[in-house]
Amino acid sequence: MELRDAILGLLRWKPASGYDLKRIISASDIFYWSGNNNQIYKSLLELQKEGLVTCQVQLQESLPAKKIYSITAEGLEALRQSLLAAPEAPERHNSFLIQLAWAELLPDEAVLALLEQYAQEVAVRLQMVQAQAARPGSRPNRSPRETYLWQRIADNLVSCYQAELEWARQTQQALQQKNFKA
Amino acid sequence: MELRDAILGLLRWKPASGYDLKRIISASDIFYWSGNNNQIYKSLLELQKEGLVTCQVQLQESLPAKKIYSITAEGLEALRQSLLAAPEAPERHNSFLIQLAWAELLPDEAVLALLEQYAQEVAVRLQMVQAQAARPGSRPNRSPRETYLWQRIADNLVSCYQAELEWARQTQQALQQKNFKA
DNA sequence: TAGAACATGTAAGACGTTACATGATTCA
DNA sequence: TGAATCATGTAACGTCTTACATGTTCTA
Repeated sequence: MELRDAILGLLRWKPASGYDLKRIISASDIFYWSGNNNQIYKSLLELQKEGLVTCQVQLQESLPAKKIYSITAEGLEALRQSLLAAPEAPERHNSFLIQLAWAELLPDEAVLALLEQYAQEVAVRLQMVQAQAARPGSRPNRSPRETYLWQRIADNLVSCYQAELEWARQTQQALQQKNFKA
Repeated sequence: MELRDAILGLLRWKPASGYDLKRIISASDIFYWSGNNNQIYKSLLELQKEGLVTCQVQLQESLPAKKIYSITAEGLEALRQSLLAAPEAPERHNSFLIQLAWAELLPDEAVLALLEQYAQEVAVRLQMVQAQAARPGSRPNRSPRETYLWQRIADNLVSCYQAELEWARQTQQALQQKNFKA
């Protein structure tokens, strides 16, 4: 359902081809997942069948034909309904926590090394989302409110990774200081 | 792969039946996902076929028979290898961000109402993970280090939801104060 | 008398990733 | 010459959720 809404919102912003959507979605930090061909082209055909989007083929010389999709009135209504649905708390899949959970199997040095690697991995992600939050990029800004909301969306990822990094660093320091082995 | 490691770690802690594992995993905040029958029973049969776990049938009067699984030496080695793998940054799936992204379609009151609902939803989650972090529960504590690590794991979820709640409240206040419509 | 807990599993489908397939053009 | 970009799609596979199927015992 999420991908469908992402697509409808994007098409309401501006008409686009499946390929365009794929690029935008993959590049985005918000809905980068499912930015793969399979789901996008499938969803587009589905949405078209349901009459939520229409498509217009645009021939190009020396390049493959493009199918430019646009949102319909029904699609707009469906999107509005989705937007009003009860929001859900975010889901987190942190496989590192499983690694830590059973780290009893490993010596102190290995656990500290894992934490260091994890912290660096998170730091890289943090820099990436900070960089994307800083550059204006191509986001919709049809009103001051929308521009502000998109800024907050970018900030959301930043604050998430910041909290994660801080947690990792604190855990690391505490482990070093407590020196449980002694 | 994650579920397999979760199972191996649990079985290394103490032998258990599929039903036991299901209950523990579903109740856990760390790996509650995939705490469903299908995956657990399938994984157990798979792990058994690969020789990473063994199983012993325990008959019970007037209750269905139990298959008690234990980890093997090979299983322990496989677990150790997994634990040493390069950690990955956490994945976040926050469908609320998609809702906000296209909120341009909605009036100010609706956006504020959504943010309020989201904040409350996150607050509920926060209380849940805080409650679970506070009560000792049945976690492994085979050493002071392990006890500490499990405390930090619980803290991780708490700090994540705290950051999220703070973000939601700030966004809400800013929207109210800026009053973009005026 | 109905539902929850115990205990094992199967089936169907949604969701997601990776790779394949085609074919022209542009750039290093 | 080989890779990347443009542009559409398909296939295979893995993960995850929901519901079904069976049968006893205990509790509300």
